[in-house]
Amino acid sequence: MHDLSKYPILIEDALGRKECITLSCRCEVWYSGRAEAYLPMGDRLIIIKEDSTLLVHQPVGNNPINYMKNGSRHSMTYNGANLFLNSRNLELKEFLDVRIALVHFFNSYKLEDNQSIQIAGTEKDMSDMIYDQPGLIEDGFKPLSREEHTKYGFIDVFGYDKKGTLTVLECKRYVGDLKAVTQLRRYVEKIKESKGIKDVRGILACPKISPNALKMLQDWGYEYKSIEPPKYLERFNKAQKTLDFYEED
Amino acid sequence: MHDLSKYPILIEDALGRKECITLSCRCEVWYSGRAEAYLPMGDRLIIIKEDSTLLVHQPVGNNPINYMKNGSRHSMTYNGANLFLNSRNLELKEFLDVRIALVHFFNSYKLEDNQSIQIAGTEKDMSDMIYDQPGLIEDGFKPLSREEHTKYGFIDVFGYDKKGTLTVLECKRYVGDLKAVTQLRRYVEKIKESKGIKDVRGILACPKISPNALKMLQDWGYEYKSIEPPKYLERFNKAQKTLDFYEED
DNA sequence: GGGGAGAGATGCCGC
DNA sequence: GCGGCATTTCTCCCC
Repeated sequence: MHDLSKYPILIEDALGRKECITLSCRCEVWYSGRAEAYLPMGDRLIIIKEDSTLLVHQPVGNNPINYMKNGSRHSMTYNGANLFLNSRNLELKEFLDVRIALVHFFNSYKLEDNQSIQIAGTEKDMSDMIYDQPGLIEDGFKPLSREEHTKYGFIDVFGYDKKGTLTVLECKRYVGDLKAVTQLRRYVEKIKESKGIKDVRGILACPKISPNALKMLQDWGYEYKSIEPPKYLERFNKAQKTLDFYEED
Repeated sequence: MHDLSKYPILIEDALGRKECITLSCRCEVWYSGRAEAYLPMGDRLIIIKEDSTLLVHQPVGNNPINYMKNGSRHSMTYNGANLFLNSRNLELKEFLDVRIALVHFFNSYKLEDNQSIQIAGTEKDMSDMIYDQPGLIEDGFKPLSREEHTKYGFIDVFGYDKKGTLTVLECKRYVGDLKAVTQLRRYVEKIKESKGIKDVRGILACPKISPNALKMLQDWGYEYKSIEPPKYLERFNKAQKTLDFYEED
C-alpha cells in the first residue's frame, strides 16, 4: 500500500475497462468551477464510476464533499512523494485536483446493472390519485382531462368545483410552505389572465402546512386541503421482503 | 468471496469499530419511508459510514439510488443462500432492505478526518460583496442591512437608493428564474405592508435571467441588475495547485 | 424541533 | 440546449 508508484497505471487500466473504482486515501482537495473550494488533508473515500462520475466522501455525512459529473476526464500522476488525481470537465469549466499522501485501499471492479428504480408516493402519484378520486378534494369537484392539463403547463390539477368555478390545485407531498403558496398564486393569476376570468379558486393540497404558509394562503383568499400522498407499493413491499419469500424462491 | 457466511460478522465488527465499509455486490433493494421504492437485482456499491449513513450507488450517476441517513441501525444476516442487509431508522420511520446474492468485494477501514471544506462564490458572498460595494447596483445606493428577517422570509439586502426610495434586493448566484421573481415580489409586498410605504423598489441581482422571469419582473415593475458572484479563492487555488508547490514542500 | 431558503444542488421532462 | 419544477432533496441558520 505504501508504494504509491503503482497507482497511476492501476487507475488508467481500470478507467480503460470502465470499472468502478474505490480508493480510500489521505488527501487534500481543490475544486474550481461553479464555486471555489478547498478541503484540507484528511481520510476520504474516492469513487470513480464507469461513466466518469467522481465522488469524494468524508467519513460522515450523506453527500459527497466534492464531486465531478459524468463527462469529466481523470488522470493520475506520481511525483516521487505524492499521487495527484486531476479531473477536468472543459464543457462545464470545472476542475478538481486531489493530492494523495497515503492510500488505505484500492479496488476496481466492473459492475453490471441495467435496472431502474420503481418509486411510488411522489407528487405525480398524488395528482394522479386526485384525478382518479376527485371527491378527496370535495364533493362535486370535476378535474379536467389530462390532455388539457398538460396544455396549461405545470399546473398539477385543475378543474371545476360543483358550482362551476374554475379551480387550480397545487399538490405537495410533504409540508406546504411559503414557496408552495406563491407557486399556487402564480398559477391562479396565470389562469385568470389567460382565460380572462376573475373568479378562480386556488387550493393547496398537502398532508401538512406551515403556520406562516397557512396565513399567507388565507390572506390571499386561497384554501388548504389536507391530503396524504399515496404509497401504492406498500403492500407489495411487505409481501416481498419477508424472509419466507426468498426461502421458497 | 463466494462464501457469504462470513460477512455478517465482518460487518458487525466493522460497525462496532466505526469503520467505513465498502461493499460491492449484486443485490436488490426495497425502501419504505418518505416514499416506497423497489430496485431490481443488479451490481451496486454499498457504503456504510462511521455515522451510520448508508449509500447504495449504481455504476452510473451522481446520486445514490437508495440511502439511509445517519442515525440508522444496520444488521446483516445469512440464510444459507443470500445475505440480507436490513437498515431501519425508527425516528424517521424509514426502512431499507437489501438482498445480496453475490459479493464482489468487501473492505472496511477507519477513516480519520476532522477537516471542513472552505467555499467561496456563494450567494452569501454575493450579498456581502454588494453590501461592501453598493455602487455595483447603482450610484448612491445605500444598503441598510443584510439578511433582514421578516415573518414572510428574509431579505438578502435592503437599503435606500440615491432618491431615498426603499429598495429590496434579491441575489441569485446563477440564472434568475420565476421562483426568484416571486420571491422578490413577496419581500417587496411584505415591506410595503409592514412599513406602510407604497413606493418600494425591487431589484433582482444575478449574472443571467430567464426570458419568462425577465418578463414577469418587468410586468410587476421590478428591475434586473446583472451581477457576477465573487470567487475569492481563485487566485489562491491557482497558486497552490501547481506541482511546483508540492515539490518544494 | 420547525420554518425558511440556498445548493458547486441533481434529475426529469418539455420545448 | 434551456426552462421550469420535484426531490426519500440535503444542509445550514435562526427562531
